[in-house]
Amino acid sequence: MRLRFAPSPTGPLHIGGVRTALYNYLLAKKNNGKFILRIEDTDQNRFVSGAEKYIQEALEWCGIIPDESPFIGGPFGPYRQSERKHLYRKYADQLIANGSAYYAFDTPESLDSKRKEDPNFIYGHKVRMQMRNSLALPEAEVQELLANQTPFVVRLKIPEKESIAFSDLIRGAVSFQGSDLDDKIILKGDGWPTYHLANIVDDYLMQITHVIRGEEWLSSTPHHILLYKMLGWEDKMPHFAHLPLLLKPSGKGKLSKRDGQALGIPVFPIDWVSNNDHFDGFREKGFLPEAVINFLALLGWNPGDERELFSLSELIDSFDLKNVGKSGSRFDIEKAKWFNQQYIIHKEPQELAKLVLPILKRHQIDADLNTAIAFCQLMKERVNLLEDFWTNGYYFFQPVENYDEKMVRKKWSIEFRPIFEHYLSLLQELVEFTAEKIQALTNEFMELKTLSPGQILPVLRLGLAGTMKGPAVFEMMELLGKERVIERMETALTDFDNMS
RNA sequence: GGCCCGUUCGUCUAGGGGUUAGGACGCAGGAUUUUCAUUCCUGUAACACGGGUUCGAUUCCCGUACGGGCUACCA
Repeated sequence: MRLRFAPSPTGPLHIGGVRTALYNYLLAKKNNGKFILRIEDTDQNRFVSGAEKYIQEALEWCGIIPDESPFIGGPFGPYRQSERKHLYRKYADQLIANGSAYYAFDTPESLDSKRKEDPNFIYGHKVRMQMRNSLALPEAEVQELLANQTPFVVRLKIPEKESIAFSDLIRGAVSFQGSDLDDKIILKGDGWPTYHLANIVDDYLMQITHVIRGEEWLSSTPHHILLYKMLGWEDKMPHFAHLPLLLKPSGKGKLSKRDGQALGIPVFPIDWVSNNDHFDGFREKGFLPEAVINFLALLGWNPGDERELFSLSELIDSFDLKNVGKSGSRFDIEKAKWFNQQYIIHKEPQELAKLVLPILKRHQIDADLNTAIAFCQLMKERVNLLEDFWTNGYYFFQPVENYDEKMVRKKWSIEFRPIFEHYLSLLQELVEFTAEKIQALTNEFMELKTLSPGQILPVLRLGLAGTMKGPAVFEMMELLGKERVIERMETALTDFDNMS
């Protein structure tokens, strides 16, 4: 079994594209087959530099690693269509020779004006004999045009009486009438093939067995099937499966770059930077690749039971096209965040620390690994995104920026001051500054002064973190260390006095 | 407009001729917790509409509505 993902390097890979790649990858791996990455760069006008590298990096971040690609090669290379240009022409010629395709000399301008006078204009059986092509023009004229290097395209001659039916692995029976179809261009004026030709030739040559692609290709599938027949490759035709599209979180239409901008949600796997725009990806927003993959996999597919959390290898085991839905899925960032939270919670603190260290560094904090590990251990159940480690826990690394004044006023009263000063002096004498010892000391102290936890703990929390949210206060104190705890509490008590 | 595809809680979805239509996210409430979060429990909420077929349709068929895709010398 051989599957491919065949993007065009026209910009950053959309998250929907990642899902398509993922499904191809999963099906290939499940069947011990190969997953191939092929770059479809036949449109020179739309080429965007950096896009190809982006695709490679994005897939790598997601863990979707091709067995054959332009970067690592393989037995069916090259894997970039621009490097295969010489291959396509002969198949176009073959189709002309057997009467399945023809030369067309119409200028883009003449086609434009045809479309203007008839919005339903289709370059097909009804009009082809009125156009300037090798079917309508006398043979001698055609030869002359060709000899004079007149620009031409090659069009597929669609048999209008034929009904093209096929079984889509996701949608079941789908059929089209030849009479509705247009004579698609397969070779452009610049000598490059269009998607339709290049795609079929390459899938055939690369022995692709299954084509899983977006629903936007469903309407050109009859052309592709016809191409297989006309080229005599019908018995080698792959199975087709058309995926429903990803829809925007609310409102109409499919998920777009604009949604990312408007809603502040990532629509790309990793960040995209070019001279005129910059988009953060899931990676930059603090998502774990495992979470993104898991979320994406479940957007349109289900395992058939009620499991939700899947590693990549579990996805490989469970994946089946039978369980892919037919309707488009809305992109819900809240669910994505939930997956992320789950993965953060289940990740080892040492693994997390490796991801959190660079975030701390961005905030000019140079923490050592052990501190970062302890920090992650304390915080991991309290974050959704990686960046939350900083926003919700910055006070472990620098002074409190602001206090929750409302809570301070509620919990603090100026006459508590001697009590806390006493408490701090006891802390000062504590030899082993561990959560356990601090807790023992605190309990003893509360008993001595007949204080309740509610009177002392919130004040400590507020003083050390500025907020009521956070890890267990004794754990917090241990990680902060004696010096910082005492110093921070002393300044806090003064601040509190000023607030109340 | 034409062609093609689709439609179960707000969202992701399971199911399928007779079910209290199940799960998850979210939201609400509760338990645990010194706080927050986690965890656990409870609640909230859906078969687009109209005709058939049938003893019986959410499930099958046909329409309608709505949504999506395509309709380029783009992929």
